[in-house]
Amino acid sequence: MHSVRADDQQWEPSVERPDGTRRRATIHDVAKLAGVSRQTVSRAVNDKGEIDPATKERVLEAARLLDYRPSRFARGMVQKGAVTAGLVIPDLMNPFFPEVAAGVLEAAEQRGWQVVVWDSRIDEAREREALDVLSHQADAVIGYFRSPDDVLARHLGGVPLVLLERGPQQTRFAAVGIDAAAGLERGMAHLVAAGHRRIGMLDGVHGPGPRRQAFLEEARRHGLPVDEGWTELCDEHSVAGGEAGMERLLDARPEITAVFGFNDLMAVGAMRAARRRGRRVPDDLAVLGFDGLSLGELVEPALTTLHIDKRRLGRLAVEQVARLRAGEEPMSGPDAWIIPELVVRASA
Amino acid sequence: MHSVRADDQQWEPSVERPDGTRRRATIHDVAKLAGVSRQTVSRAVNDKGEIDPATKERVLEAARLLDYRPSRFARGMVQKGAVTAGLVIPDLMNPFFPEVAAGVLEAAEQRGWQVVVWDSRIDEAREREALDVLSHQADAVIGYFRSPDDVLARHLGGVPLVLLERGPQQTRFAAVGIDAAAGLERGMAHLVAAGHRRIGMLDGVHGPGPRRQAFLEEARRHGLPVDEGWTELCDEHSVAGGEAGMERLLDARPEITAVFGFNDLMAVGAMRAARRRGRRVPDDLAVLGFDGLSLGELVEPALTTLHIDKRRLGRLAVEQVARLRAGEEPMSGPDAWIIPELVVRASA
DNA sequence: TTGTACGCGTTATCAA
DNA sequence: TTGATAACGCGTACAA
Repeated sequence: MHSVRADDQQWEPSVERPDGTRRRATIHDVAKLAGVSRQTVSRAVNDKGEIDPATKERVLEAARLLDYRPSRFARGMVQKGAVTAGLVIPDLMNPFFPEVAAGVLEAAEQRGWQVVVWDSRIDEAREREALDVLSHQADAVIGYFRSPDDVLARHLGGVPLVLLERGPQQTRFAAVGIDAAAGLERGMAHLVAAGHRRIGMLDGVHGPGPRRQAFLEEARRHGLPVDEGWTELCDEHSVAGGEAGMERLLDARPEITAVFGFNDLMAVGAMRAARRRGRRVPDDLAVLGFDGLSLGELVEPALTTLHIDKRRLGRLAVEQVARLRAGEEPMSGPDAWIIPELVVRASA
Repeated sequence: MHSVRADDQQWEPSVERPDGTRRRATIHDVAKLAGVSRQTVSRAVNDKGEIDPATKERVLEAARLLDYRPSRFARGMVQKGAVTAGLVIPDLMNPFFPEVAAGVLEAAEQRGWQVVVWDSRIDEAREREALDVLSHQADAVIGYFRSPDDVLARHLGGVPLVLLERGPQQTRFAAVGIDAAAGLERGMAHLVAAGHRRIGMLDGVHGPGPRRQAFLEEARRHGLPVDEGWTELCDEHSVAGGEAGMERLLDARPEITAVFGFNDLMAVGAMRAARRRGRRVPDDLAVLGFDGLSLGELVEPALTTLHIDKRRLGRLAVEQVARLRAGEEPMSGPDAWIIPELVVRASA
């Protein structure tokens, strides 16, 4: 019977190579130390049956001594089924995205998948970097990307991709998104019903997109005296970005009585800027957000907004991945498009 | 010269086994289809030199046809160095944690590590589940855990762990945390200097912890007429939790003139509850938060709070992991403890 | 430029 | 209950 001891002088949580350098202990080292075969070590470590309790104890002791941990790679080689998804988020500081991420994580957990998260910090170079890594280390990627399809494809190396918030006409990849047109329709109807006609919009940093397009479309439909000149590009999707944009918009279009925010953060910024200028919200200026962050309930006046089910967006993305992996057709149309719900509070 | 075509009738992004089932294409299949050796495929796919451009093209075409992607496991076996850390977060909906996560992600990215994220949703069972998975799939784990050390150890299988916000006397694992005592000292000094003596506290769901302890300690130091009876346990670390707790606290201790929130969310809830009861903030009741969420700048009155550098907390945790992996002693004491900064705004 | 042979660490199969 | 052997898919010397 072997006694379990790694060394006479000292034991190390690693094993010495012939050349003197140290490497992590492998199952083989444990087997040698415990005086059993690799197979027996495997049985002990993985809690299989068919092993003598005493043997098992001896093996585990040896493993502990050597600080042995099975290589996840070697394991993965032989046991199929581990799925890792990559998730690329543009800005963890914007409360919108953690909620989407929560939906992804939740759905992934239910399927037994893991999720590797990357924060691209709204930087296309970092987007590509994320893809370079994830295309090697993940079985599929979900995320927000600004890069065009061909760039994505080039850095993707064939890994399935599900884009967040990209319309079908904007990408050939699978996607889940938000029905901006349906949202703006509801929002605009609300403002027009309240008598507003001179309505502005604070647009996101990326310029003309579905939200602005839908905004202009609705303005036209309602016959409002509103065109591109009533939209103001902001340089950050943040409260500060909204404040600065609102200042400019009020300079350019002082006659507005209502304003759409690209998102809730910017809408809150708009409220603050407007009030600083002495405009009461909603009496002098109605403000409408887009997102439905819980933050909107805490500001004063509380923010009227187009609420999006962000967790569902994340869950849907995971479902798209599952379809892709199964070789099925991804969802498209209404199934993959979340319709914002108008939540009326005090600001509009 | 071989022509590249997977099949005469149809091609499939997979390969048929002798038994008729399908499996993913391997490097071997690509080699066969392209009429080269596996080695050549490897060269083509990994963009090494020393390969005829025409050959490379043929190989890549074959790879495309078979939807070939290198197995990350087989790759990992032969190329060491890929590090994956696990991150366990209790609640992605609380803006505090995404910011910590951003710090972790940032530091991990700099080191070329990946991060697998889990949302334990404040559930000890899910904590253990996370550990069971991550102990297999990650090289180290960072996270918030409520489970006691021995439970953690049992589910950890020897994987290095860095605990977030656990004091040295509370765990034998490496940790990084927040110096609650230093924070409360500053906060209490501020309130006392403003003349407050009847000060209450809304405590977190987990009951007596460093923050409450420091609160009582400071109250004693300042000779305030305050004891355990002036603290109120809340059942959620949220605005709603703070509101409900504040209602109870005002019932139990209507004489209070100031209140500490366990975190900013709860402090905001406290403000709302107080104002609903007709108390003006800060005139009738001063409210002090703990976290420094940007949210606090948006509410009215803006929240005075003990600001924590949450990103730094995350970065520090990664640094601890690096030390653990290098076999070094993890940081302890002041190096691993973040001191909250008092940010005075309108609420106190 | 291309191919052969081997090792990486683990689990599964089957025989002892 | 235990052990020998064969995969698993890839990269990399080294040989051709």
